[in-house]
Amino acid sequence: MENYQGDLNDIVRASASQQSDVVPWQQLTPDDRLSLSLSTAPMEDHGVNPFSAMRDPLLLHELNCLSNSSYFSSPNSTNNHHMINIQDTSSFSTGGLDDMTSPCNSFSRIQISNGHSSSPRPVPPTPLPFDPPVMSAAGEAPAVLPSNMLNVNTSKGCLIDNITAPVAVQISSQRNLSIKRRKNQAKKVVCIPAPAAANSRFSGEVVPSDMWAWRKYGQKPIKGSPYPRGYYRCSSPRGCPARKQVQRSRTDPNMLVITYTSEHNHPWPTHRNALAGSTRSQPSKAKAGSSTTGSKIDLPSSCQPQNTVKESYNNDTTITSVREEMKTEDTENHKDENQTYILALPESQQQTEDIFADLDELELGTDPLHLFFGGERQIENKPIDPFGLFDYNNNASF
DNA sequence: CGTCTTTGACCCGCGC
DNA sequence: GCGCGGGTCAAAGACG
Repeated sequence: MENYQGDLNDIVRASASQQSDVVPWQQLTPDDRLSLSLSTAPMEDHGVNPFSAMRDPLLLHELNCLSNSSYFSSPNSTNNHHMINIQDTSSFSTGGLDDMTSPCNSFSRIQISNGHSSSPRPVPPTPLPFDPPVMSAAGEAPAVLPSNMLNVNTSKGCLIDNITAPVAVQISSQRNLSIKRRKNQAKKVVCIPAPAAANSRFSGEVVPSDMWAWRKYGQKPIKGSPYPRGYYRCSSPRGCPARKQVQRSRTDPNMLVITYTSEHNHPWPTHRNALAGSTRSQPSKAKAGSSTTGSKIDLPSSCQPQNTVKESYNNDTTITSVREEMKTEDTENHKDENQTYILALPESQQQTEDIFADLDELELGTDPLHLFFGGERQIENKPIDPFGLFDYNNNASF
């Protein structure tokens, strides 16, 4: 379980790009590449790691690892799209998770793609629906991180509400209800570059922060995959139904596939009252051959943490590719919605902390991403840009 | 003491 | 109906 709630690096600069679908970079024409990567050009010209200005040694270390593992390959690399894609698609099956490696190969940008967008020029990410939690009619929790970060069209929330609204059927147990309900629940699938083991607890996974406090409640080996899947639930004491599953892509172990299920029913952030047990550096037991524990993740030695695992890891380069799985027939309605956002990172962790401190003072009682991407608060039709990083005029970054 | 992870067992859906 | 695989439960122990 991650121990770095509140990281801001998941949230970064957002501006828009205009492609309607996330397409493998290699398939783009040179003109397409030029138009899609305006902001990456300077970086490529400089030929430097875009995160080199960051001061967090752990992050830098991790980025180095990513670089070593081709995520930050040279500008000449054919895989070098310098983008991180977060895509919201309708028809996406869990079985296809491992096919998501293509758009996630190397990044110096985080790109959120979410459906529609064919605008001829970059537009601000107006308004990303980082809306306050609203309980659905069925009592389902509102989408918070995944939905708020990713859903652009509000109809998606309606869809979620619709498909999660359980018919009042007598079910033998609450567990059955829970399971059956979850079967019909929308899922958000996030593909991210697997951070180095800086915060690993030897459980195999280093799960980047997504602002929420998660508690691991299970781990299972997945058939056909050498990597186990971890099961997390929101550690909120209020019975938050939010769940997430974390596993490595079997085709690209450098990628983590995180599947969000259900939604939080409380405002962000979930306050973690205690860190007890959350920072243990060794497994509590040395049992071998457990039926539920799969193989441990062995990272390259060059990526092994230089700090102890008790160091909290606060600068995550996280979101790369997201797809929303809607386990419903209604998915066709959203197929052509595709909106892309390019995110960048705050310059330092200090900035991150300061900003979150400010956010606390604002007492929005909702997802602070709301602020970063504007939400409904806009000034002159531009989302608030707490970092001063948005550049809506030229789409340039850094 | 509260909260966490670990992990074996259990439950359930689904395919054959 | 049976077996498999995935998801969850819950006890035990660790940690701050």
